[in-house]
Amino acid sequence: VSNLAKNSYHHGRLREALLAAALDLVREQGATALSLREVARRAGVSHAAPAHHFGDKAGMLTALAVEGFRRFDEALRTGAARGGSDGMRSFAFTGLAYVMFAAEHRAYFEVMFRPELLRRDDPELVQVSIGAYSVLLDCARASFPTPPSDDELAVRATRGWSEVHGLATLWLDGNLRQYSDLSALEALARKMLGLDKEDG
Amino acid sequence: VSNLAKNSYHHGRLREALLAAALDLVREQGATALSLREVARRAGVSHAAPAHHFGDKAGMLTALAVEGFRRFDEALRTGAARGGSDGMRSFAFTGLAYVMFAAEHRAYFEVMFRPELLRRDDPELVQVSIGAYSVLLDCARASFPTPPSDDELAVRATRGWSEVHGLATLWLDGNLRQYSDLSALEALARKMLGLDKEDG
DNA sequence: TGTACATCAGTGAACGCGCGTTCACTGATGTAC
DNA sequence: TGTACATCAGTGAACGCGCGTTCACTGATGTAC
Repeated sequence: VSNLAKNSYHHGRLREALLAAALDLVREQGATALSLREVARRAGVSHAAPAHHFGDKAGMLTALAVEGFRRFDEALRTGAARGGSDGMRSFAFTGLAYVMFAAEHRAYFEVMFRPELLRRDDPELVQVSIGAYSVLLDCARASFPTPPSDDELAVRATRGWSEVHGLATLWLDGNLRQYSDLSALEALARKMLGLDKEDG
Repeated sequence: VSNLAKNSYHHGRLREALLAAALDLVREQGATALSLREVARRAGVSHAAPAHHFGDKAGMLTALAVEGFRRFDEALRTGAARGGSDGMRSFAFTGLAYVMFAAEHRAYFEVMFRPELLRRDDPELVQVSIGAYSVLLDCARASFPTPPSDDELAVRATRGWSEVHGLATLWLDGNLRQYSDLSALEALARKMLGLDKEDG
């Protein structure tokens, strides 16, 4: 299918191609600037084609967010595993993974956390975002020496989330210009999270 | 000037009226959706009028951001004062003030921290944003029992900033739907910052 | 193996809309004398 | 006190543009027989 179909009437992989173009566009211009016509143009296809696959802009962004959450989930789990059996370290490494994912995949990250641009009740989206949240919650729980109350857990999880989400957001929006590149950001995040450079 | 001028050819307070309309529009639709024509429409004035006062969209948003930083600065100082002479408490109350300002003035907040939409080098903007940042830095410094190194200070200030900025951003973007209103948010922020409810 | 037909992906012209920008203008205000 | 003139705030028509949406269509694919 893939190569043979490329020059024919049917694209064969148009859905993937549209998503890739959309991701580029979000990276360059932001999620609210996404236009279906521009996406189609970049994918080399008629301007009405995206509607076939996604319905409208929210549908396209939702598909992007779902894909983003899948990768995010994996990145967080990999981060958590770096901490080994030490709950506190595991929590910190998950936070580091959060920040680095946001910086390295800014387009996914932006779309994922702007639910008002998405189809909130899309079943795939609901499932995959709950999945990612549960990683965070599990890590936060494991960071307590003894089982915490629901309230203690919620506060610690939300504080940890806020800390890394805030750092990522400030950096992405250009409010931390002293930390100009990825490695400066990583060094800062490690210090904030209590992870030495030689650590992990 | 004010009332007499209202029905005449010259508005008299058009600049303020435009800014007020722009603030409403940002609150309703977000900063990137701001359109000069819609602002003019809401201010009851011809669509070309805003250009006289602000040049373009970035100029208008910059004026909004400057005003926002002025109010923000005041809110942070008031917060810091609530902590009295206890540096740690003062830092925490400043954080609480940060979160509540963001929630209560979401339009200002959004514009202030999206420098890519602004005229970065506008002298007023530079001055006023440096001012607000220095409040944060002073508070962070005062939260150390003994004078910190530059690096220690930078890390603590950025961590504190990230924590409250992240909480505010997550809440504003609709990612903390369990905490539905302002008072739920305030209670959460207090717990995160180690401020009891009866405290302060 | 061949033919008919349904299905589906993608096309392209057309529509109405809101936008930013330009520009010659008009009406009020303030200043010089 | 009065007149002339410069300045400035705001007007409104016009422009070209990109957008989302609609709709009858066309071309390829897959399935039934």
